[in-house]
Amino acid sequence: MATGRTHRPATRSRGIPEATVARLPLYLRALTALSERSVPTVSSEELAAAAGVNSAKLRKDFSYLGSYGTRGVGYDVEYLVYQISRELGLTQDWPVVIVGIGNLGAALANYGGFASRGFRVAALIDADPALTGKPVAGIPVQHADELEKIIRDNGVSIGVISTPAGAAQQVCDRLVAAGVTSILNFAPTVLTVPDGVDVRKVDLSIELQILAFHEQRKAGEEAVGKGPLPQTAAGRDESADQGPDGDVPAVMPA
Amino acid sequence: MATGRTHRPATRSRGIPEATVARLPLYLRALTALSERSVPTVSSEELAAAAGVNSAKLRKDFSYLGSYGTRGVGYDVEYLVYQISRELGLTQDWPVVIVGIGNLGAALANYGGFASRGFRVAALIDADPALTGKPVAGIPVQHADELEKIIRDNGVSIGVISTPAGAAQQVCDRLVAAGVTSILNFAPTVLTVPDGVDVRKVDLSIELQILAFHEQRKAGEEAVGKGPLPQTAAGRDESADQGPDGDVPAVMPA
DNA sequence: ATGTCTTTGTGAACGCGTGCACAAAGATAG
DNA sequence: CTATCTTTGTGCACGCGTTCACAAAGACAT
Repeated sequence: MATGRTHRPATRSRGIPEATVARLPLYLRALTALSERSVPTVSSEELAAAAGVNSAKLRKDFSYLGSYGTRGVGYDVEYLVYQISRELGLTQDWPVVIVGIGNLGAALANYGGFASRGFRVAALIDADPALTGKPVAGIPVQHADELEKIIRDNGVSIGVISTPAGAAQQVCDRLVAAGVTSILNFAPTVLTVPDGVDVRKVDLSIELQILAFHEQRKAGEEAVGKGPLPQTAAGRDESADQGPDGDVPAVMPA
Repeated sequence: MATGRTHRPATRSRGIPEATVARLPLYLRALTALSERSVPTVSSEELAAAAGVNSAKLRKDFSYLGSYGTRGVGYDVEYLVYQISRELGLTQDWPVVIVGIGNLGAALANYGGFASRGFRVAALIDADPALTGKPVAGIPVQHADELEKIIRDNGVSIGVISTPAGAAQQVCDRLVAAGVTSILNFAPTVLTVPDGVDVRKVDLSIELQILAFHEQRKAGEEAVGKGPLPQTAAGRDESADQGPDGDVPAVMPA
């Protein structure tokens, strides 16, 4: 089953490190808030605090974009908002389709942050005929048969998958075949895509499990006292009943 | 405004690298699928393919847990499922509260993956009195006033925040004060928490912006041909109108 | 114009994560 | 019991990302 590349940008992004790119939206958000309060300039220290990062890291990040600060003063908020927006490609319009209009899909369609920052929901798509035509967030749901046509007619290059896990790869393949080159995947599956297609995944279940790990660790350390603890935390393992669910559909209509 | 630690585990997790912990749920999912198909053993190569990672990485990851494989054969699926579940703390029950029952909160409440793997939705909480008592996913919504009591009565240590951005920090503070030590944050804000509290964030808007960046990059490279491109992609910047929304609430009820 | 003070931009060191490549371990066949 | 073959477990090297610490740059006061 093909060891296809997964969820790592193929191209090394011409100089700007991936880690930096991932933080730019954070800076942008903080800067937008400042802009709304009509704050003219910020120091790296202040902005870093607002974005929840180290100030040295922030300065280095900005250094990849160019020298937009003034020594002794700080950064011009408006100018920086513009520069980051441009760098992220937010000065242009990005039509997006959402495939799979269950609970999660509907929530995404209603998401306010979509409309802002250049993203526009071009279409909602679902395989369930019962949903076809029904408006969600003011947009009528279209049937999956129309997928290819929708993509091409609207010049969509970004797709969001919020279908059950079982349908995700198939939907992904069709999106890619129709011309989509960036995918945001909410289904709990590993998607295989050709080179040149970016996949980012958001997986609630994984996030929770990571939290559980650290939570268990904390509980263990507390119980033992503070000394080095033996591989595993205290006792407490009840029995090995893992639920009979396996790869559950991400979020289902009912 | 205190430079509080954010979303990095304070403690260095006793030997197991964070990157490895983040992959364990992935392996677990692949293994569970194999288990359901009654596959007795897997090689690192097969499992790695299923999980979408490098086989060497997978073997190194497992080596942190101990030596659970058999050379010349591979790994025992059932045994590995158990070991990883135990390591992640999934053999015990984790009561979870969801605060903010808008579209997203409702979607999360309905999420099948919650119930599985030891996570149990102990309560749904919202500040809107109109929602109080109304069942969502079969669970009646409780009013935010009850938050502290709910946390304590159920021994909740993991909280999910799906409120608008404006309310997130306040909710977070109350959760932490009531004893929650792990938070999954869906609101588009930087949360400040005391040491010892873990925060993980899921931010749709950020993911999209990262995709947009790479998308723009691809478009630029394609247009130029293939050679080194001058800092920014081709022309195409329309004008600097950034939407007037700023920190939009994550996902709103209406 | 000169000096002081603030804040940026970055060189350099360090640590973590990744991937290669191979030796050790065990299964399996003869 | 010996030989062969498969697959694990890991030493090692490399590259990315983070952080420190400081020199350069500019604002501002005198």
